[in-house]
Amino acid sequence: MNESTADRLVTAAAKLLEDGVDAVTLRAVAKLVGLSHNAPYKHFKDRSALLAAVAERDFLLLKNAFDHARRTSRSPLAALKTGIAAFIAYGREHPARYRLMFSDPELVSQGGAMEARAMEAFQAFGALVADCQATGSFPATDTKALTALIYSSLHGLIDLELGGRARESKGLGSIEAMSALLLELLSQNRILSGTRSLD
Amino acid sequence: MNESTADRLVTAAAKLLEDGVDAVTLRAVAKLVGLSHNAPYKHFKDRSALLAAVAERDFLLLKNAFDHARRTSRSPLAALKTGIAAFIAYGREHPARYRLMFSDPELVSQGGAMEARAMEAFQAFGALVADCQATGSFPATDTKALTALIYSSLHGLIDLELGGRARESKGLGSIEAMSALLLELLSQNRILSGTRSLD
DNA sequence: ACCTGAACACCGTTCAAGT
DNA sequence: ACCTGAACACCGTTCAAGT
Repeated sequence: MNESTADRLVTAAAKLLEDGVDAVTLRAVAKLVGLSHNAPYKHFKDRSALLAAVAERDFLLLKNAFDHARRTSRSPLAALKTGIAAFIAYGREHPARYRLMFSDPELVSQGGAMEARAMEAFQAFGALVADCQATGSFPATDTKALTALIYSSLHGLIDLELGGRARESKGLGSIEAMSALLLELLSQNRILSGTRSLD
Repeated sequence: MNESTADRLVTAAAKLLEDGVDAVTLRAVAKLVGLSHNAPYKHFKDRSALLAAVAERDFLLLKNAFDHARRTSRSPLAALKTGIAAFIAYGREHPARYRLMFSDPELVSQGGAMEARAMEAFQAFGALVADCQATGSFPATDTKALTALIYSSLHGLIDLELGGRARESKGLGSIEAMSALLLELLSQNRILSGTRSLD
């Protein structure tokens, strides 16, 4: 079973993305696959649709990394930490692809398959969090809310580092230290189980 | 004292940014100011430099919002909450300008004046956090680290909402609820003052 | 169904020239 | 010092045509 032309276009686009999103021109993608400069239009509606397909594939990779961490770790907390490490590593190794998935204005609310994969990745991460709650490592707050807080915070740390806004001078030297701090905060807190109002 | 041509170009670019970063073509900017399509080059090195100037101005606005919150609120915690609310409101009202400041790959590590303003905004936010620590509302951890954690988490929440990745279905419905949850976690935790190792 | 080549409108950037 | 107009290379997208 050979790779379809569409798949090869996505692979080529992902490869070019390593040089930044601007490097992904339809002409360059087509050339890399060995087709004429407008052949991509027979497989994708436009440039955005091709980029969405790359993000879709990457969300699946992320989901798989989370699932793998869950299956192979010896404790829920260890699994979560492995998942977080994979998330961070992904952002560092593929910054443009990471930004495409999470921060690209073109791909906003495109719905479709990419959105579905994005949600599956989020849910796989949520399973890691739920496991930590089940063993009492984390407070028994609403799982979705807790997952969302950790997931967003992690994204913020990664995104600021990618943008160069996280330098030692700002105290943002290590994402790892920051996320560990966050987990520590969560592990030691027991009050969230009850009602949730402060003000 | 009239606005300089450079200032008018920045203002025009900021205005066009409301329609997305792609709407900011040098030709459109020049036209809005009433100049020929390449007049901007006499004031800015290239398109990136003009966008950086917009971000620079916006970081100053953000810093001023933080400073204002600090001066006008009746308690450190109230000041921090006001600052956070301003941060969130800014992201929602000017998504493209927000993304330009924090997540634009073109403006990475450009150094220069924008980087300086970005740090001033971060430091102004840090003053709000430090005040909360001084009154015992927050643990006496390293202020920069604590500031960075809150700042990044907040950014992550805002960025994911702007990207449409924060829907009710994911439990990310309200940035306000999430940031309140984070502050609650911080307020109730006292252990961070001591040594910081978990694993 | 899938691909090609020509063409269009648009853009960032450079350059020679004007005042 | 600041601005203009022409020009270049490049890009997304469309269309008519081929197999």
